[in-house]
Amino acid sequence: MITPRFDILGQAISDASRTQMLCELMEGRAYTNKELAAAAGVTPQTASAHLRLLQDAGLVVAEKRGRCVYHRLAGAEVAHALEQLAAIAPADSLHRAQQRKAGGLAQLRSCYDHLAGPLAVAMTRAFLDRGMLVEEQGAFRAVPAGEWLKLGVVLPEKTGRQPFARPCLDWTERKLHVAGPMGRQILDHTLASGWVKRRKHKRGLLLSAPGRAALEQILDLRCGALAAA
Amino acid sequence: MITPRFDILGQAISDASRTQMLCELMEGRAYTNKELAAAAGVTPQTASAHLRLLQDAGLVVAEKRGRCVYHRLAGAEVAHALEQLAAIAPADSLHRAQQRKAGGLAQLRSCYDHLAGPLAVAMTRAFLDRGMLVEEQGAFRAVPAGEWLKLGVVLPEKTGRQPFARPCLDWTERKLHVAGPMGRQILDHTLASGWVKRRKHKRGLLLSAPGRAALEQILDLRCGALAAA
DNA sequence: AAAACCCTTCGCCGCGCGCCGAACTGTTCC
DNA sequence: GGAACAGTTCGGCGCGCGGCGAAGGGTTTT
Repeated sequence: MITPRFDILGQAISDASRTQMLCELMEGRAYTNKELAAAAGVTPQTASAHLRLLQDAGLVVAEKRGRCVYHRLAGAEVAHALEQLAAIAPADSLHRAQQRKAGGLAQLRSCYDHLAGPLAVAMTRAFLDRGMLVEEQGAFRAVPAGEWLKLGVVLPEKTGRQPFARPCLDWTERKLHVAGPMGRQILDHTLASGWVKRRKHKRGLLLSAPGRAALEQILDLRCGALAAA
Repeated sequence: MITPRFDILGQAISDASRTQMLCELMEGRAYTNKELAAAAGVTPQTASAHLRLLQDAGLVVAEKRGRCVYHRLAGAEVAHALEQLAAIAPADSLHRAQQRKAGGLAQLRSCYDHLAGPLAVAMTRAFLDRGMLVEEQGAFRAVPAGEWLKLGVVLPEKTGRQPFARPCLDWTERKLHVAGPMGRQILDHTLASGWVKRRKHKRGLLLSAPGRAALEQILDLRCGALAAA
């Protein structure tokens, strides 16, 4: 009987503590055991067991540096598959509502290797509205435009086998934003140019004043309300 | 803290019996409780509990007809998400080997709503080799050709938002074959024209003599060895 | 060297859940 | 009506696993 080892993966993500950790890791950064333990609300030794399991399932990789062990998602495919799962996850409106009420997730955050959150959705909306991006065949096709250069995006000469700009469904918004190589380039550029900064001890990203100005100048995107963080 | 309800889905697919059932349902057909119980190797009352859980998770829908209850996957998104999961599932070579040894899965079978298995992979290979299909941007683009009509495929006039021919990673082969609307059209046509037939009490599909002849004539596909079933 | 810190391993507890046998409801067929 | 069958509910058993406290390597700091 054919049975892809769903059960191993399912086992890995069937526990609330582990899902919490995975969500944390979806930020794309590497986290220590202790950090993930705190995120899941369990003791370090329990987190250690969970992480070993996630590692065995191939979802997470660990790297030892000094006395700390840094855990990271095993790859973009893992992040992508988890996104797919989130897309069919039952809508938990109550859960989502209370999360908003509690200040919730930042307006801007990283989703593995690209920008996510309401602001990322708004940016993608702007790309589509301005004709810089076209959605077809379930993928995004980038249209050459001067704006891309200003955003630090270098378009490939020819379309490759892998999608350059992949649509990614936002968890909280249930709307599309840009993932894939293009998403990575945008994140890299906005970080490098100081448009967005990583927050110290909180999740999410922060849009700086220059960043706000740049988005308004390049995309005519008014994000005054969004940047109130 | 943001946490898409991975845990509900994970819970649903974390059990071997349930994964077995889901794999059965990936055929695309509807199955009764008893059939799924047999497939998973458990008693009907146990299967009943599992199916209720899968239903609550939104993965499966049930339809009562007479004294039987027919269970089906909740939709194409579910099938797609499961495929994605299978793509990152740890390779279980031992498992796969023993499955081949045991006669394994048919050379041809249905994967939710399209053809799958080695023969489907070979067909896709032929499409690509003959230039009828081009892989780009992570999607398949169909090139107008007379062969398509002979296969019962009607190409859309303009590219839509959803991919017409979506690549689907085969569980057993780990190679691509055609899913999406095109895949559905191909499956429908091959069934309607009697090229392939559903087996009575066994899983998988059977390639008929006319079907073999048609594939050889249209695609120059020699599938003598493949059809030995 | 000692202290502080991060992580892991071990042992134990308790809940949860998968499983089945038995009994019950509802439908179909004779 | 009665028999046969599909499915579900209930009760009880037993394993598995998530959780923590305690103890044991390893690394960094003082």
